Amino acid sequence: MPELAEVEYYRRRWDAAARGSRVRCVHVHPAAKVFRGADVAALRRGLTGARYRSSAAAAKQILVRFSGDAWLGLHLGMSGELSVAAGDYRPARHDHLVLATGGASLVFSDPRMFGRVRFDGGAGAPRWWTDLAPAILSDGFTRAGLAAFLQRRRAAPIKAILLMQERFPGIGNWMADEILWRAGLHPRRAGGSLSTAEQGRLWRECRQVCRLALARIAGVGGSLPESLNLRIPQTWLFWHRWEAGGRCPRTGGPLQRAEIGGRTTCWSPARQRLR
DNA sequence: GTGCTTGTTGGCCA
DNA sequence: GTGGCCAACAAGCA
Repeated sequence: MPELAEVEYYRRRWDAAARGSRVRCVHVHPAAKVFRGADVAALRRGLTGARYRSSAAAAKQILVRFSGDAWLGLHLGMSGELSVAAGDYRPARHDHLVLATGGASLVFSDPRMFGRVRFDGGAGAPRWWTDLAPAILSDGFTRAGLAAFLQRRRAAPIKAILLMQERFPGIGNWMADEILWRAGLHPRRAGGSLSTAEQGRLWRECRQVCRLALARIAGVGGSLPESLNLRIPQTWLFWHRWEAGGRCPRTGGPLQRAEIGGRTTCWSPARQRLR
């Protein structure tokens, strides 16, 4: 599930429970694929006894800074989740990393294991983090940069382009569909075929969907499903894109679905035309 | 059993 | 070298 706003939601969950506390015990399933490429022994050494200082989310990544120059990186993949459990929590089958602080346990679980856990030591944030593309809500996400990227990817369908993290960090399948639906752009339009006005709409809706998603999904307490139900209005495509026989919340007309860019894509033919 | 799934990566080919 | 496409990864759910 996790895209930009859900990732931020999970980060806040851990942060509220553990910021400032000391890790007393580190539990890992070292064989789990989520640790691919990570030095699990160093992770265990670096986090045991370290204090949880701060955390940040960018794109679909989370970085937690611990005392002693220890940096924990998390990617939730397709089915990853961060939760907070009791201090004496016993890890379940898909819990690959559990940090017990005494008062609480921080749990990273991921059944499908497309997610990833990284560990780095050093005075500054690791390279993989500092190399992330500028956030869509930052000044670094410019119309000119967007136009240049669309030109470079001129032959690819716009839906596939929006999923490219090198330019659209944090956008996933549902956000991409939401953006294109609001901008009135057919997902199969080639990147190079957009007029200046259409590029402008795309740029604005990228920012708007990120802003709204962060405010409505990440910015509330309670469980994630509750947040979605309470905070995402029925006027979004979000609620209608998976329903069989779903209808466009703006036109009332039928929605269409097809695989584009390797992902199931939903659009409203009445407001998103190919040409 | 079948056929999906809100993500990423590497390999193949033009 | 660059860009586009697709299978693979693994588990759960309807």
